[in-house]
Amino acid sequence: MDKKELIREAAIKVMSKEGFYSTKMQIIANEAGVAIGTIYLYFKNKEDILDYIFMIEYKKRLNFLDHLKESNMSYVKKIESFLFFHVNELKGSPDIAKILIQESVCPLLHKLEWINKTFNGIPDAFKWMLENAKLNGEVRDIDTDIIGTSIFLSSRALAYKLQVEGRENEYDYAMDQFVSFIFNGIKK
Amino acid sequence: MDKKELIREAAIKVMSKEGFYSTKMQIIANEAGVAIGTIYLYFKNKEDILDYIFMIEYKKRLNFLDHLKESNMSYVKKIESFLFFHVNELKGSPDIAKILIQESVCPLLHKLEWINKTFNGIPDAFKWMLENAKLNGEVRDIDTDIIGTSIFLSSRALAYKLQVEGRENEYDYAMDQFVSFIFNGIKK
Amino acid sequence: MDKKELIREAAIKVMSKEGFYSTKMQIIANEAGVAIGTIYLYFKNKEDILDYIFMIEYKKRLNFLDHLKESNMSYVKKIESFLFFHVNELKGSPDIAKILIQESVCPLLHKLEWINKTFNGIPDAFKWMLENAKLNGEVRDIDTDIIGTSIFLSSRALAYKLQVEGRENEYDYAMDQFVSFIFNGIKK
Amino acid sequence: MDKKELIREAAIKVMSKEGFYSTKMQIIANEAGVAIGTIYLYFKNKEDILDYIFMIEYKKRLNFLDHLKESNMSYVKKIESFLFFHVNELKGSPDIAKILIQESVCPLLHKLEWINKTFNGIPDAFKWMLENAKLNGEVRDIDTDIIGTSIFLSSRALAYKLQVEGRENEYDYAMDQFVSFIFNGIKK
DNA sequence: GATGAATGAGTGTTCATTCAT
DNA sequence: TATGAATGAACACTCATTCAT
Repeated sequence: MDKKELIREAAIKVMSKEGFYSTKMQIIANEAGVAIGTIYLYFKNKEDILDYIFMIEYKKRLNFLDHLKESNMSYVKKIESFLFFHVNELKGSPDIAKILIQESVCPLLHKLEWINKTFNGIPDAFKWMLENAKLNGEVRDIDTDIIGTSIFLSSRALAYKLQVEGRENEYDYAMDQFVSFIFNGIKK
Repeated sequence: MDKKELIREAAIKVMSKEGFYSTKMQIIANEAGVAIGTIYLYFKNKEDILDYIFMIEYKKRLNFLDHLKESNMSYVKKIESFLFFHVNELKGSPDIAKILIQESVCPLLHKLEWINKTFNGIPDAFKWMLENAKLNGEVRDIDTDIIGTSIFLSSRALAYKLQVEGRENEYDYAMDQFVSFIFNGIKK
Repeated sequence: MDKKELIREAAIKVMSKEGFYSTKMQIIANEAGVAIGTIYLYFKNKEDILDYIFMIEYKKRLNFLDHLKESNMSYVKKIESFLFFHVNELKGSPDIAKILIQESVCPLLHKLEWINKTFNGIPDAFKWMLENAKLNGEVRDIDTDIIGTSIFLSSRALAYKLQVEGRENEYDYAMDQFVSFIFNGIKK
Repeated sequence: MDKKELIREAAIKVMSKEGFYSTKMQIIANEAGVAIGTIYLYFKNKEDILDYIFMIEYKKRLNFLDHLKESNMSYVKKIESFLFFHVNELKGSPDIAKILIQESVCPLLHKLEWINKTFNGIPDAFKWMLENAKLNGEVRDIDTDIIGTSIFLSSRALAYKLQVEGRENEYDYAMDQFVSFIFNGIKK
């Protein structure tokens, strides 16, 4: 198997449990079954691994958004669709979910390219969809920036909380509650 | 001035900028204008400082909630009132806001007493108010646990984002947007 | 009660248990029921306390030796008498016994005045008594320096071992065994 | 050369001069010509180095004892033989001799595995040989525990004193005096 | 590419000692 | 005298990163 992918998966496993700062390169190497030196063949340093994890996830969302843009469903439907996709991803990869949320708030990690892009790009996507929904008269007159950000952050945070509390089996139910809460919040 | 308070304020300043793990005790000491050793007269260790910061904030909210409980406004009004209090506190102490959000998601810091209490207690308060609002027929039939948590997390996250992006002047406007978004989401 | 004596006794208690280097001034102060600053009114520093403990013990032996010198018992009897006195002292103050032995072998403490005097003076006393015993024909032709030192060291070490192993009740019996072993070793 | 051995030898050199507690890891590293971190590849911590030093020495004696057990010399001869071996080792490695004696009496170091074994195992060996010598009628009726311990402790202490006083050249003579003193003490 | 022994800068914490009250 | 809050030098230990093999 691809060594870089092997290391990425090991890092996800370890960082989700320990957090970025408490994660030791040696443990990642052990988990990946490679020597510590090998990691440095594929990553510049520890931060680079984390950033790579964010990049993969960000590109997945971007990809999905590209498909959405081409589709001709209503914008409210697009938002719902993206929200489901986003949260389903988090649900399917709980370790990644924890990392995305844990590390995106550490000041010194904000300078990392893809963490930064994630923190801005996804809210922007929501904003863009809300903006269009508003123009189309699908939702009431809201500040799309504020509300877009709120949706993004609370969806992640909710996924995180379910994760941390070991309530994965409530995911689907919680998601329904959450989506209906959101749409009640923005509907006309 | 009280040394413990001096150190707490210095720690808030430094930790909000650097994050817990990157914060050096020496810098806190410098900022507080005391010797390194003095810190250890008032705090067991670095984690203890952080936990103390959380304790102070948590108790403020608890205090406010106690007053709310005794008042006889509607539960929806109580939620709004608490939300305003909570976010206004964050607005008034932006550095604390950053810390509250940054450090509450680090796995290893979850074992700390007051971080833990904050992460459970505030959502519980929302849940309790929502539960009563539901019983009173003030809001529609929602899952108070999920929605209570969502409100807590998104309010914090929103405050954090405004903070990080230096948009403090938009606070009041964003707050109105946010509150109306929330109440649309839960109203009958 | 005399503060200096209070501190000395507290120090004996603590140092015997923890050893000199692991003993904290604060613990001594607590044990003595005085403030930490008070210790420094009576002692220059931590080493000074230890040295004072050694001084008191050394002077006791010196005193006894002065009495012995004036008596007119045989030198073998004097040795026996001093050995009994020495070991009985150790037996009566087991904490002091531990300190005398523990700390007399630490290189950096050898520079201390009374530790040094103890380590030289007592063997010299044995040497002097053995020398005279030899001249009087009471013992065989031995090297009084080597044997005097051996007697001193082994008597202390034996007392220490009994102490450490909690065999205080065997003291008298062990002492008899030891003395008879010694005298068999030097007798004609 | 083997790094672990290099570090062991450096530690012996430094600890014999400074004592365990005053020995700095940095100095050991300098002396060994390795980096600080390298020490921790081979030893868990500072105590572990000391314990390893004791282990090596203890195993040497154990080895010699195994050979002795198989030989068919008299038990008195065995005791003499072991005593010579033991003291000759100390003579040949004066720094180790100092450490063995200095650190074996520190309370907090007694918990270390091999220090503990040394402090019990060697006296036990003497005891065992004396016991057999007594049964064989080679020595008079003594308490083998007490006398065995006395012999062990005084032999070490004597070696130590000669060492500290820089009288290495008197070793052989002192040894003869000491052995004859011992055997006079236990002979029939 | 792959390894892992070696590195050493960096940091939390301790604790003997001081000194203003 | 007596106090104990304040000090800050000192040190064990960690761990990301390197590089010779």
